Amino acid sequence: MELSERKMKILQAVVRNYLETGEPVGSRTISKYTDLNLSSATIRNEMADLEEMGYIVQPHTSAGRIPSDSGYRLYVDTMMEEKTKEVEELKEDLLKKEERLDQLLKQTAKLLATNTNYATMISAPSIHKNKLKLIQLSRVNTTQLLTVIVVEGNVIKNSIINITDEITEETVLKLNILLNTHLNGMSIDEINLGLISSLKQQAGIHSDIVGEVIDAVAEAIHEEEDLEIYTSGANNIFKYPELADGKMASEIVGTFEEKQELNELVVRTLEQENNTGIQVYIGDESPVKAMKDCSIVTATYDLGEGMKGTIGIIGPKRMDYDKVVDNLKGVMHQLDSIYKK
Amino acid sequence: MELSERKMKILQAVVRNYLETGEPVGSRTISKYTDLNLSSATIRNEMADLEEMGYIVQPHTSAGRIPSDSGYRLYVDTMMEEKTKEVEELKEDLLKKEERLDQLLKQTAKLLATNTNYATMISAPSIHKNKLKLIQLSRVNTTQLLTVIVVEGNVIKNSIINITDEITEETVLKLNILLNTHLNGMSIDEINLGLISSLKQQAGIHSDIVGEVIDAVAEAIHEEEDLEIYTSGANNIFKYPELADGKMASEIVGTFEEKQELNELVVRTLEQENNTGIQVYIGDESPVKAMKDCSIVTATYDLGEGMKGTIGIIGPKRMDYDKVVDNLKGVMHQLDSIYKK
DNA sequence: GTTAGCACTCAATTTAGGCGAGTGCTAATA
DNA sequence: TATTAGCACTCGCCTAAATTGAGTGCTAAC
Repeated sequence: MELSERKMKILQAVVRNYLETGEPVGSRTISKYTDLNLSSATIRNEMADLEEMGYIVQPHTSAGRIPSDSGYRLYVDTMMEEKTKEVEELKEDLLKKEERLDQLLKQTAKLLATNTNYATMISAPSIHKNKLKLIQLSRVNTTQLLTVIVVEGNVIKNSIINITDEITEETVLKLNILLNTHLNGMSIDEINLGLISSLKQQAGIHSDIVGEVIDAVAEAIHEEEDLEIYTSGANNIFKYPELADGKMASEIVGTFEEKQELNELVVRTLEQENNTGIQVYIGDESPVKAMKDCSIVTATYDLGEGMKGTIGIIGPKRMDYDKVVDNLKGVMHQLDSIYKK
Repeated sequence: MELSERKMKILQAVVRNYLETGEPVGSRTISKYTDLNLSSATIRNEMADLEEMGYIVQPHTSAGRIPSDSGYRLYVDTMMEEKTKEVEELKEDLLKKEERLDQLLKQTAKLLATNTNYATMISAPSIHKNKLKLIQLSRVNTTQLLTVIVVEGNVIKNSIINITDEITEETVLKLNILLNTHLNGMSIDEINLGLISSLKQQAGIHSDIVGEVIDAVAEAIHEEEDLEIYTSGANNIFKYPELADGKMASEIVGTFEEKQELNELVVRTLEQENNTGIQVYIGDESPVKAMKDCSIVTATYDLGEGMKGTIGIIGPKRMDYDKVVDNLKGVMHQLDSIYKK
């Protein structure tokens, strides 16, 4: 059976109505809701077809229909095609330039959560291909060194490393010069084994320290990649009864607190990137198992220089996809204008 | 009316039983539960007295009794007196020395949450009276300086400050020496206006930069004090039906995510410190309004040098106070042994 | 002072009936 | 042939009434 224009319109009507009310929608409602001028009986016939095709389901006999996962999927896909709507500017004052990227992202997550009434997450950009702006060693005491690494976008990472042999202030100065002259301005991918051994050689008897520093750099980057995820509005899920009850709410809240699993979402989103930068996961499609009864809309932002990160909005399947997509586009636009010089 | 030995025993039985079951407990249950060998009728008489005295309440006529807030209070207080139980060692491997304090605290919060099945929070120590180990300025580019502040316990804070006039590498070096020679080893309280103006004077034309740096220090400290709170196990509340439903769960989860309000708890706990270091807030006594139907047990840990912080465990009123107190004491003991040299 | 016995209370659970939204099918209509 | 009106039927939901049972307070006996 093929999907006629009319069936498509009816499907859209079912989805839209269900998004608003959260209740199953019946044929009579549709017959008035659309401009098709068809009686409820006709609609019923069409709906029976749509059900057979798997786009809508009945929670029980003699109830209205609700969209199935593939119904949502079809709706979202066609909607995204039709929509080249203008990007709506978000309030500038909330997104004014922050010196610290992490603060900015935290704030953005919060803004999105308040705006949309869904739960949000933002991953800090992976800094893989990003340029090192500054590496700085400082002597804390005779056996401890502080390493500070600053990369493009003022992302700052620091760690304390313990050293076995005592070290003088002068040596630290020398090492700083050595490291900075060779590493500043380099992308992190470029710091390869050859470079490292060359550095170690130049450091002479302090080669072990260079090794430790490089390890610390690697670790700092690793930590960044793994887990730097900001979340907000987890408690928004309580606004949607279908997500608010016991077990499910507990799992969602747990996932948001733990953050570990959200990383899966970031990874998947970055690798499957499509042309618009916006992706939708519906129900079982979700990479995060705790959210198999949710929909997730993700966007990839790109601050240039390979700094890419993921924004995710998590809500019920009947989320307001239009609004969410608008918001995401707005935020992406803002981020661009802030960081692209 | 006075509180006889027997009444006390009955009250304890009511509380203990209610802690386990979460259901109102009746006279017949008590009559078997205790070793008093009294009939249910006698228990009923005593319970009537206890109710009159305000220690227990009936949710409705012809239901069993549950402890009132002051019933819990009495129970907790007497329990704390009787208990000089040996501090139980927590698994060492989980609490092995971490170089970074924040990592350690995060891990501890998680450990406590898993152990107790309640929600937990830990505030990073206020560094008010803490000694500065290192202050470090680095030139990121011609108009940006990176400030790194390291205090006792390897708590690291950094911020980027923008400067108007260009600055050379040499000047930065001079400023570093100036700041470090005067500020290292000082407690943060000691950095007062007199010292600041003296520093500014010595900095000559770069006095404005010193001002900015000091501001950054102040801001970093402020941020630390305000908001550095680690939480874990918020979703544990779903294990207790009386907290799991809609509105209340939403508020609790929201508070845990926002963290702002938890600060109130930290402040109150630190200022009301008692001899054991452990405090219990029951119901309305809670400084955090979202948790007025919970109980909160807090402990103050002290890493020496004025580094004090708060650990809080949040659960239903019928929480297992014994277990919680044990766990808290264990953690405090561990923290002590790790940081007291 | 303690206990057995009994009438009473009241939340919680079960049961039954009515309502109404919505369906599928059939026959009539354009 | 596509559309529509009409009708019997289904079934979740709501309400009210009936039932159950845990627990109480009181009284009288021990």
